[in-house]
Amino acid sequence: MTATTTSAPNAPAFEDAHRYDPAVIEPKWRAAWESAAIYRVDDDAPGPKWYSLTMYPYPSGVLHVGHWYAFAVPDVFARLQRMRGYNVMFPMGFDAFGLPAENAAIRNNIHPATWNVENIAAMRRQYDLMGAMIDWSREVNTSDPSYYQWNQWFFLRMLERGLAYRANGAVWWCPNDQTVLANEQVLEGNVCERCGAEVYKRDLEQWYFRITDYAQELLDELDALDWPERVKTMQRNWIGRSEGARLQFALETGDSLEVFTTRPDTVFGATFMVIAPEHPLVDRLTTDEQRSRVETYVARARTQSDIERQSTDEAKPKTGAFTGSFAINPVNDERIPVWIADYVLMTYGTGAIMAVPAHDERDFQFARAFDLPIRVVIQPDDVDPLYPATMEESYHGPGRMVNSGQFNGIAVPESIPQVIAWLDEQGRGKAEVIFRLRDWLISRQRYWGTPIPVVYCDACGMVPVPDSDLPVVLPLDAEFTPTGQSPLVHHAEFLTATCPTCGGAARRETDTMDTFMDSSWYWFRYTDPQNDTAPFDPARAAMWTPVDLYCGGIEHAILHLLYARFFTKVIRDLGMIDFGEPFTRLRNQGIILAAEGTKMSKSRGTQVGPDEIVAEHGADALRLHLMFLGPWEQGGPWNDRGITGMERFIRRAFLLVSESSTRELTGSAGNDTEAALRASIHRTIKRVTNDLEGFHFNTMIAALIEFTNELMKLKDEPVANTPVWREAMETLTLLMAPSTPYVAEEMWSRLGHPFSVHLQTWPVFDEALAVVATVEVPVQVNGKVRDKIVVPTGSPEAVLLDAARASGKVQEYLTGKSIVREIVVPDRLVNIVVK
RNA sequence: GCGGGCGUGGCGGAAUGGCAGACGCUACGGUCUUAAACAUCGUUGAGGGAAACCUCGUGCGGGUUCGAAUCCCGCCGCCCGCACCA
Repeated sequence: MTATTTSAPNAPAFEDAHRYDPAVIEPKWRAAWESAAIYRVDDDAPGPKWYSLTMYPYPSGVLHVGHWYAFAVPDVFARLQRMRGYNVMFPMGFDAFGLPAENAAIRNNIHPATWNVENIAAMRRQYDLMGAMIDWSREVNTSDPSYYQWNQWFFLRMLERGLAYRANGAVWWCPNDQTVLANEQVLEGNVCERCGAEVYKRDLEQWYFRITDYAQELLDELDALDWPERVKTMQRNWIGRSEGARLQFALETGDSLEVFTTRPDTVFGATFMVIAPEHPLVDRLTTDEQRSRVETYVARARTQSDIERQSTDEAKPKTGAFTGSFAINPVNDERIPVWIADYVLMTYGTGAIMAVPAHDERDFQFARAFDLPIRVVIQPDDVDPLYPATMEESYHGPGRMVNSGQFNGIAVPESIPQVIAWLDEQGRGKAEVIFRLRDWLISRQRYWGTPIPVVYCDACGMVPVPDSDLPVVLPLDAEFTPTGQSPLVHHAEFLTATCPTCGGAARRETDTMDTFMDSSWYWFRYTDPQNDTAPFDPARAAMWTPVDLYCGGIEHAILHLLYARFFTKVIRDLGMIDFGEPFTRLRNQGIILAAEGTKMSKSRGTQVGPDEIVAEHGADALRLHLMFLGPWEQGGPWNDRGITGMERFIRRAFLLVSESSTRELTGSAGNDTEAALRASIHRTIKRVTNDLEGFHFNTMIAALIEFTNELMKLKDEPVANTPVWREAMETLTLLMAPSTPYVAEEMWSRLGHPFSVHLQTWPVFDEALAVVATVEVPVQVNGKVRDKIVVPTGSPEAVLLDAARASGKVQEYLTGKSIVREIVVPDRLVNIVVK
């Protein structure tokens, strides 16, 4: 106490009053915002709606600065929109189901529900600390039955429409733990990460969503979205559309083997066929003398992990086995052998291919490895013809069809539709489009997720739980520590059910839903979070959605964003909304790394939390620092070196406003001086506004700092006692409000305005007022700057040229030379070319 | 292998055809202070020069242009995505 009251002899007492102290002002305004509920979102508030969404976090514990990076920056944008007159929704929730909570709970011997409650409380406090504009009354917690019952409701709607189905799928199985494993849980050598037992692929019944029904639409509608090109490309590749044809090859066994090809025009060059080791016809096609070889090969393929099998190491040779059977090429009735090889995937196309070694790289390698015939059916124009014996690689370029009967001479690519038309006519094939995208496997043999709302009755089979019985509540008293089996299997009370159809005894489904289910529609729930009769009221969704701006990490470029798009289309088809794309505009922030450039890690202790930094520098300074690190999309290693610069800036801005608020600002300083300051005000408004709109937060702050530095130079000049100065102070405060909400509120209050700066209107720049009276223009001779001239803004070319030629320094470089050309860019540059 | 992105001072970065290095950090020097902190003023790409200034300089090599960090061609390096997709 004594230290602050005893000020230094010649330090005026008022200086203490102008001291910036975030430890005092931040809690003060945080409390004021809360008690005035200024961030409460009202559906009926005036102004067009703006839905600003940020990917909700996992309740993993405490926040680190990366969370602030992801959340405080969109908060700045949401605040801008609000000041610009929009009715802004900026909600918050927690993605509370899933493996991390379950694993952490097991590790810490605490129930995942308890773990979540504790974490959410801690995180909520830290989000408030950053001064984010969150309306907590709309908070969503996906592990709450009031939320996940609607997952179940959507599931039932999908089941009714055939969009949800059960099917067998090959999944990794650990015979010791008696459980399926994720691909990531299978270690090298195909052993279980938990018990070390050897694992294998097993066909198990799983639940799927028919996302492939929407493949074409998911692809087409990407084009119109204002999303990063990178994300759109990743989704396009993931969906993986291929145009081609489906062909039937007759087999000598009497079966028909279907293949898909993008090059039906090379069918005359098919000299053998290959089917995947998992193909259903393997057994029937294998002859007795080949059986032992085939069985060995298939068994080996089965135990290989996907990673090994799909690796494309150049060195990795093609492997395979001959079935002993032959197929008939439908175009020329040739008898060609059928092989089995793991380079053909059961999960793509039909799981079988016609091999055209002359024109497919993989088929070529296989043919060379097993000494199978190669036939050229496309010959390049104007280049040496291809000969099977001497080819070193397959040929994919342009050319004309050869060895292809009536098609000889037809050029690629017109060859493709012509061959398809003929195949169709002959009933041997037809045009087809296939996708790489597979249906979404949504069932998990895990505890901490939404129970799948169906029961199994001995009499009626699988029966959906009626809507009136929802939610199917996840029992909190289940034994969830790992026993190798789905925990709900051992929960008698949960397991026992009554069949809704016949009233007989039934067994409940014990699988839970993939957590991505929760995040596939959560933003609709924010529009109507308390609704207990529907997931949301369509009228409220119509008011708020689609989301205008969605911010989040690039790591969700495919899965979450694809599922969310799929779900939106399903919800549209249920008649609840009338659009199919959830997020109009998407922006990805970069990742904040640890100082060493590695990922921030809790276990390695490289995580940096916001609390200490806020205590030392204030939340406003941390917000600015994160924005100023570089382009938001870029991310980068964390460092706290620059934060002092942000603190200095805030202190100066605060000092300027605070000091001038005690002065009478009725003086005058001459028209030119006042106009110059006003021009500076308007140029700053323009820069800050444009930079914010373009997500250039780092340069936005640079503009604010430059403006403040300029004002610092003027603060003891006469202009600092004029009404324009007051304008400068108010503009600075308003422009800072989105980025530094706390100190801006304090500045606004010191300027004598009523609470709150965050309810004010964003300043608008006037292009005419932003114009400066004179500009300095560089004068070049042969592209090198030799002098600078000062001319009135907007001077015509002739004036610039005269001034340039009149410069003594320029003259020196002109003497003895002749002028070849003169280039004038008004207000920018003069270049005199001499020889 | 295919696709995308990036390469600028001691550091983070700015400038997307027109004065390279805005803005910030760091470092050094000055002012204020009994001192420190805070603040404040100045210098801070390299080389040369007493100075005015001059020369060089945006990964490397070429090109287009009056003019290139920016556009084009060829390399080198780093990062990200996909990866036997028929």
